[in-house]
Amino acid sequence: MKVIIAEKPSVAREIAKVFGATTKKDGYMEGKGYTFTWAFGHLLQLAAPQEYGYYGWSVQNLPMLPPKFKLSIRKVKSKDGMIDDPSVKKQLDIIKSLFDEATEIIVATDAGREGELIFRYIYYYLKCKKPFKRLWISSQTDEAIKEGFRNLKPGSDYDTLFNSAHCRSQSDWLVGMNATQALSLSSGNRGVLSLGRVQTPTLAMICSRYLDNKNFVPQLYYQVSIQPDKDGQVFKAISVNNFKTKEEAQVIFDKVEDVASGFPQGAHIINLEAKPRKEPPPLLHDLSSLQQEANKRKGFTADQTLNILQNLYEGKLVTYPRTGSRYIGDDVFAGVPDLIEKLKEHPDFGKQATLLSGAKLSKRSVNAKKVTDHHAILTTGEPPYQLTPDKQAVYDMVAGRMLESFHQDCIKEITKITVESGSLFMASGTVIQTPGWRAVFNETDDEKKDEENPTLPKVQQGEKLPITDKALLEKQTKPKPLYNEASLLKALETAGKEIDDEELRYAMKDSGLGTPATRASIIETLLKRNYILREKKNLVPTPTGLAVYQVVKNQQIAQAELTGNWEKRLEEIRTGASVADFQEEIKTYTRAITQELLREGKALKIEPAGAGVAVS
DNA sequence: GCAAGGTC
Repeated sequence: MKVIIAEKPSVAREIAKVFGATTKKDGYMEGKGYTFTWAFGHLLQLAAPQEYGYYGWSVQNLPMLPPKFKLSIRKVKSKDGMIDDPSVKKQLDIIKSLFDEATEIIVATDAGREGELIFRYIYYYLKCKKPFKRLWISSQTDEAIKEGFRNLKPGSDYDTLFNSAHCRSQSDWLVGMNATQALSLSSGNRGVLSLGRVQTPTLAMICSRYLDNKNFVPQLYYQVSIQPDKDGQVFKAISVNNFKTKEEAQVIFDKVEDVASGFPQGAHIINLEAKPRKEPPPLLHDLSSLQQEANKRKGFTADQTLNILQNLYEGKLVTYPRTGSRYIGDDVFAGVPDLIEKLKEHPDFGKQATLLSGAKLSKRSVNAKKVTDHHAILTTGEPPYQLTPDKQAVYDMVAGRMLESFHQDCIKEITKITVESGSLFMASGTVIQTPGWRAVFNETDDEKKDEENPTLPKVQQGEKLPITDKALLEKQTKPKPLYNEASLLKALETAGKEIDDEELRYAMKDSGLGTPATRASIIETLLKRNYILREKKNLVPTPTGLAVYQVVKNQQIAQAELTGNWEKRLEEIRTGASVADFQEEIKTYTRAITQELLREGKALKIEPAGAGVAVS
């Protein structure tokens, strides 16, 4: 009997379907001489410190450097504290009995570093010795699955991938556990002051932005605006230059040849520029872009959006949600016309779906090479039925984006009018000529609408118009805004883009900080630790968060570069570099950061009077 | 009491 093990039930079901295996058992399926089982993500994790004999939290234990890491069953909270998750324990028992019966195992966990780790941890925990082969596919269409099974790889081909995954896992444990205890103990804080490769740079980003924003000194500047009138249709033009002083602006203001100053036709149209611009449709959604949109549109937190999506996924209404790809392959694209057909019934988008069905679809989001473990989020074609308003809203964002992504370009005309009246003024306006994909939500860009004219009248070069009004405007420079969930998610995705070192930047280019599956929980961790607060839609640091930031801000653990550095080394390990060298470096770093925090943490004191914490 | 990673 051959046993196929997938990362999650949905994938096991898809594969079983291709094989024509339909017999459902408890925790697996069978048929045609195969058995199809699954994990639920990571069933096993590196054991907690006490399982190596590091009891309690004590400076004497630090740094904790277990000679050999152990695996333990994923834990869940109960009234008696953390216990082995019973559903995980049960599934592991099922997997064990299937592996015991197996002649061969086929590994069908997700095609990536963590997918490999999920299987290997199970395999080694169960002390299994059976031979295994690897299925390596990046989409779960019937054809992709069949092709993958014709091309099974020897399991040992992925030994170095497992090595890199195991190193990632151990390194996070060593640095995170030790740094957390070191800072918590040395600061004398009652609660946990956690630190980690991902959470601490994230906290640093929020703190640094908050301090920049708070310490920002706005600069005043001045502009002059005029309002020419073309046969009763007025528009606004702004001085081409900004002025540092009111006096400079006043000179320009006084020179304006407006009607009130005795100039019946003081606006000279000296240049006219009208350019059509094609705006291609947006890419399909991955988890992060959807979380950002849901935060902007509905104020949902990253965590809420993920939960709603998981729910829709379990109801088979949308495809796998924790994806980091905004593309689909050609095989999936072949099914898109059908999906669009199904959306004809949709109350809001039905009209656009009808328009799009039969039309030539944009292939901007179709690129098999850019599909990683999973493709972009799509609807499944399953009709939604009586969704709660929140679920409906998220479903609509997925469905609407699909229609947008396969739609035509939006054609705009961007017009710029240069007006001379004592000095130069500029008016700009954008007119949508063919809405294309923008017809789906029928919304306008809310960005930089401020100084734009909705529509500009038709004017001619050389024409002279009356100026009916003018104004001297006083403006202020603005700081970068505080982070909210949407802008923080974006910043986490692109963290690394600003790293100076080219190799580290390259190593992080596809990853950023954290992963799509974990970013929501990183934000929740910072909230749980009382490092940050939600203030309206913004994420702002608490005194505790700022105090921790002050202690660690110059340490490697607070820099996105640390992840870049690790990713570079892990990729080298995947291609065969020494595991021992990297592990030795991590141990050295763990000793150093632990010592450093035991010293520096003393500067972080609990304020005697208040609830907060501050650096003394 | 602690990391980051995955998922029901």
